[in-house]
Amino acid sequence: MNRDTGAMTKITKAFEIQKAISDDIVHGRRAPGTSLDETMLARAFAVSRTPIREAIRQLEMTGLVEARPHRGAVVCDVPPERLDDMFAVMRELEALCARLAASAMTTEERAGLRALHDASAALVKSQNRDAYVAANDAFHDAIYDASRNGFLAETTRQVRLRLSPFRRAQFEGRGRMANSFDEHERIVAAFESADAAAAEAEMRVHLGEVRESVDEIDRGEAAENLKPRRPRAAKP
Amino acid sequence: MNRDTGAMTKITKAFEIQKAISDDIVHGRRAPGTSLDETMLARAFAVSRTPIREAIRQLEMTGLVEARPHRGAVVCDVPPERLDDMFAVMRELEALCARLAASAMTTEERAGLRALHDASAALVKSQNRDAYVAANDAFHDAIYDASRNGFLAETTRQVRLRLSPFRRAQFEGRGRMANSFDEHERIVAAFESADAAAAEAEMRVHLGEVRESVDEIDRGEAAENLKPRRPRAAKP
DNA sequence: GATGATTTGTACGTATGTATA
DNA sequence: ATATACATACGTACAAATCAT
Repeated sequence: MNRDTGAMTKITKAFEIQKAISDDIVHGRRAPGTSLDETMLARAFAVSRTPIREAIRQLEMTGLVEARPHRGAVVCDVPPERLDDMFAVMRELEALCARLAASAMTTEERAGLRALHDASAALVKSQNRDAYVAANDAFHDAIYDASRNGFLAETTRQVRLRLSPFRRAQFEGRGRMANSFDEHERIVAAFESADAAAAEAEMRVHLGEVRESVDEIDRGEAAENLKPRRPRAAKP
Repeated sequence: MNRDTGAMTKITKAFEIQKAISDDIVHGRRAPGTSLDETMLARAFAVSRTPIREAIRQLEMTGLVEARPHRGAVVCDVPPERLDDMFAVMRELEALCARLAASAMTTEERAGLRALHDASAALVKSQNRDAYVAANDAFHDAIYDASRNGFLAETTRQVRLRLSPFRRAQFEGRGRMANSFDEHERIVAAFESADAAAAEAEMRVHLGEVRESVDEIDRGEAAENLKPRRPRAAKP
C-alpha cells in the first residue's frame, strides 16, 4: 500500500505542496512578483500553515521563490541582466551535456533520440505547440541523461526549471518551431557521427540563437524599441 | 537600528541555524552520514523544533542534507561515482568562469588577482595550510566574480559548497600546495595576456589534475588498493 | 511618528508513521 | 507478527515584526 513510482515520492504534505506551487510557477500559473500568502495558501491546500512554511523554505532554495524575513515570499522576478546570465549558463551546461553525450551515447540512445526527433516532425507540421514543447523537453532531457553525468543532468534540469517561468513565449514566433526542429536535426546528425565538437557547437547555436529569435519577437510585437534592453522570454 | 552589513543578513532563527549547520557540514564538523536529530538540535540551539525543521528543509534543497519522510535527515554521503560527476561539473564551471573572466576582466581586477596570487607565495613557503586554503578560495572567488556573470558565480560557488565536505584532504599531499600555486601562476599569466582559451585550458588542468593528486594520496596512505575505486577527497 | 491590523516567526502539543523488541 | 518506543509531521496558540492608517 502507498506503493508509488520508483523513488517513493515523498508522502508529506509539505512536499506535495512544494511540488504543486513549483509546478504552478513553472507553468506560469503564478507569475513572477506574485506574493505567496501563507494563510491563503493554507486555506487553499486545506492544511495548517506549518507545511506551507516548510514548502516555502524549500522553494526558496530552488531559486523559484524569494522570501524576506517578516515580509513574506514572492515568486522570483528576475531582472533582464540576470536572465541573460542564466541563459548563458544554461547554454554552456547544455553544450557540455551535448559534448559528453556525443561520446558516451549507446547505439540504442542514438536511435532513441533520432526516433524522438523524427516523431516531433509531425508536431511541427500540425503546429501543435504544447505537444512540441513537451517533445522538445524530452529531447533535451534525453541528451542530459546521455551525458552519463547524473549531477550534470540534475544541475541542467534545475537551471531549466528556474528559467521556465520566463520562457512562456517559447515557440510563439512564426517559424520558431520549424527553426528549432532544424537545429535539433543538426544536433542529432552530430550525434550520429559521434562528433562531440559538432554536437557541442550545434547545441550552442541552438541555445544561442534562441535569444535573438525572442528579441525579434519583442521587436515585432512592441515597436517601442527605445529602452536599451527589455525583459524577454526565450527558450532552447 | 538592526542595521547590518550589506544584504541585511536574515535575522530569523531558522536561517541562523541553517547557516550554522551548513557551516558545520562544510567544515567537516558534521561528517557525511551523520544524522540530524531534531530534538537534539533543538536543545543544542536552545530553540523549539520548528525553526530546526525549517532549517533542515532549506539544507535539503542545497544538497548538503538528505531527508526521508518520517525517517529523519542525514548529512549527504555522496557515493564515489557521483563525486566524480560533481567534480567534473565543477571543473567545467570553473573553466567557463576562467574563459569569461579572461575577456571581461578590468585592469584593476587583473592586478588584484596577481596581488592575491603573489601574496599566497609566502603561505606556500611557510606551509600554512589553513591560510592557503583561504587564499585559494579567494583566488577562485575572484575569478568567478570577474566572469561578470553573477548567476554563474553563484552556481559555481554552490557546487563548491556541496563538494567541500569531500575536499578535506585538500592540500595534504606533499608538494600539493606548491603544485596548486604553480598552476595558479599559469592561470594568472593567461589572464595577463587576456588569452581566454589559455585561461580556460589552464583552469581545466588545474582542476583536473586535482583528482589524480588526491588519488595519489589515497594510494599512498592506504595501500590496500583492492577495491576498484575508493571514496576520496579532492580540491581545486 | 505613533497605533492598530495583519502577517510572519516560534513554541508546544498531538497524531501518525517507522523502527525495534 | 504484534506491540512498544520513538522520531517526525502537522495543527494550534502565542509572540514579534511589518505595514497601513
